[in-house]
Amino acid sequence: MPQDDPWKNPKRATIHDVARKAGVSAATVSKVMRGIATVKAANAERVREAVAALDYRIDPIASGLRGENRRIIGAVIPDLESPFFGALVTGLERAAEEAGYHMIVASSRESEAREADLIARMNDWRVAGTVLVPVRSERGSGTRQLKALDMQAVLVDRVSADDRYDTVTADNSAASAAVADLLIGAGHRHILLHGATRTSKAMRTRLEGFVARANALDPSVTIDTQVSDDTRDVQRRAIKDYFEAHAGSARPSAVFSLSQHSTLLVLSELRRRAVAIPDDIALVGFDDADWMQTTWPSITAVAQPVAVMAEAAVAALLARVEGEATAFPVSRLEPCRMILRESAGPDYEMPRRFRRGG
Amino acid sequence: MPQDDPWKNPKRATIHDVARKAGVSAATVSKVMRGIATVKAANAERVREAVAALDYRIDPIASGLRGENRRIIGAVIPDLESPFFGALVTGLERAAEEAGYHMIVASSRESEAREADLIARMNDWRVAGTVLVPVRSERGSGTRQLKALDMQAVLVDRVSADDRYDTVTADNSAASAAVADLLIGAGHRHILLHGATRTSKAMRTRLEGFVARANALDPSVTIDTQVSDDTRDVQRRAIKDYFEAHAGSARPSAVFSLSQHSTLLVLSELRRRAVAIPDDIALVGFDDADWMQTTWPSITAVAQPVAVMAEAAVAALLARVEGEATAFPVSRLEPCRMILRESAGPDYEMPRRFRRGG
DNA sequence: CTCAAAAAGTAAAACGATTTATCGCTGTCG
DNA sequence: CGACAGCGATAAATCGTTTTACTTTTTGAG
Repeated sequence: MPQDDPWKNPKRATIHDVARKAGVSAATVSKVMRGIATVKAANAERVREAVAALDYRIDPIASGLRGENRRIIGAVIPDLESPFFGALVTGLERAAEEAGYHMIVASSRESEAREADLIARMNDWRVAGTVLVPVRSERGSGTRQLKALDMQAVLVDRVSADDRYDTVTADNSAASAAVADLLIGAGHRHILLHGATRTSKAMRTRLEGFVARANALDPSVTIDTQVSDDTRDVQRRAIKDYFEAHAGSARPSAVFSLSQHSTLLVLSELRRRAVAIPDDIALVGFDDADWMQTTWPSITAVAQPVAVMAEAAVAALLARVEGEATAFPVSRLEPCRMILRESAGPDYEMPRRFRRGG
Repeated sequence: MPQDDPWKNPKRATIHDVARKAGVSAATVSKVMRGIATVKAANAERVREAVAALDYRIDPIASGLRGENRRIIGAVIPDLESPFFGALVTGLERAAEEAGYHMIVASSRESEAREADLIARMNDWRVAGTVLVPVRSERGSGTRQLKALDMQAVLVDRVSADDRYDTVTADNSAASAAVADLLIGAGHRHILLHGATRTSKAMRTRLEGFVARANALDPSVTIDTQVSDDTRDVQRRAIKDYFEAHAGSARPSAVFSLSQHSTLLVLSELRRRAVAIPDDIALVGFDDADWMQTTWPSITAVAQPVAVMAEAAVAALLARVEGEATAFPVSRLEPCRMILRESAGPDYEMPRRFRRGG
């Protein structure tokens, strides 16, 4: 072990080194670093020179021990592989950075136990606030824990409203109702709803939003639902079984898939069975993705306003952190867009608010 | 501001509280917490009871200030929206956790300036080691900075080899050569290479690997390359222009797209022009994605062994961190798989090692 | 039973910043 | 002329843990 020096790294300058070099006290250096004004210009300049000469950086660990100032916000996300959360995290990071905060991200990997651990650790590290995308919903253990620790937080996606924290969600219910408008309006009376995660609040809201509107439009409509939390292979088999059991005239004329993942599973199975889309079955998916415009047919999907949600979440959190928040929590419900493409069938007369995309 | 108590959170127990309650000294509590054996069983038990009763957790900030122990590893990733890096991060997190470390993730968003900032911050937080996916290559500023700060690190993807750090990369060159085998073997003699990021080492390696093998197989082959770092819209336009300029017999008979993003762009343009795949043009993409099996035709792609890479990276890093590492850096080159689907044309006789997927 | 060595325990000194309490100085006002 | 306010600066206290250097207790051999 040649390089294994037991001494510290290329010795890092401390605030006292800077103070000595600038001929002032450590307290003065601290003031300069933190931008406090009560320092003579000449001294401030010498401090800055010393800082530059020594490559000094505040040690955030030492600083965090005494100081109350925390300019970090934490994000606890259920899944970093999903494009939706990937985009969300990117948006959060950008917004946080613009406000002068840094963000640390960790993934609960859809486990409440891991979520609990991460929240505790965020608290350990004295984050100013936490963006939580709960594994389940706002009534899960994560929210209770945040409250017990008296942490500042904002709840995003998979939530509706909370009595303490602000929430930011896509308007899943309205978007699903719009899908119902589209499909029922096009004459579909037998529709399959396919969802990949039962536990998440967002999925339930999408399902309920669709069913409520569809029944309101035509109570005679038949809605099959296939929702499970099984592994990918089991789900694949379940879809296969479903279409085998519902062949011929028993086959639904439309499918509404409740997540990007679901859309992929359904699409894959329909392709295998050589079912023509949209002639034999129309398909609408929740959650848009780049690739959906390149499939054949391209896929009509509900696009969530992920950038807006990220920005709103950080804004709400920082408003609380910086103390200018209203007393009562506010729940933001961001509207989705529906991107009409080929898989939903020929163009019907659509409300103007829906943009034609793809 | 009703709840705005200037006092600290629900007062957190300190090590001294625990010591008092257990009737021992703080040093003893510290030993118990750190699993050091020289504590009488009876005392250890009373300490553990006190810890449980008071909900005590080690304060990592205070602990980090004095102690040398760091059980955190940092990851600096260029882009969290890409499915490849999403999967990589998930794999890294899992591997780190299994080894008893925690991971903090941040995104350089393809900017060397942000990368520099993040590396400096990782050092500030005294991480045990850093997993760096460089913005450019192993010769970028990030690697120099890591060395200057004398940090432990492992370089992943977009690198070849380094004189100090271990590296882990997919074998881009071999995989691209296999694509050349496939396309040249199928008789294609005019091929377009499309790549979306010129600066990244991985892209260059893919390009060079393909060109070298193709020329070796048949020096008369024509290879057009379209590689740029422009925005999505500009690239889209560039592809359009290319195919307009290369219509009729000037049109290539195959496209090799160097990234998932590229594949999407090319596919989209070919669809718009109603070019038949694979009859008019064969398409092979680097980097597999779930959706590629659902397009029509499904897309032949090179799949990177992302889980293996993640595991290898963490293993290499921790070997160094924990001091059992060899003196010389080792560069791992993980083999890719080619997933044959419809877009490459009818099945040729393929080497056995290529799995048929889809 | 004695005594040295090993084990267990502890008070106090770090760690590197921020914050507090105080101090000297300059000018102003009564 | 003395007191006082205000500004800048600083020494020292502080944050919660780990580590050091020591003291006390236990153990085991003779």
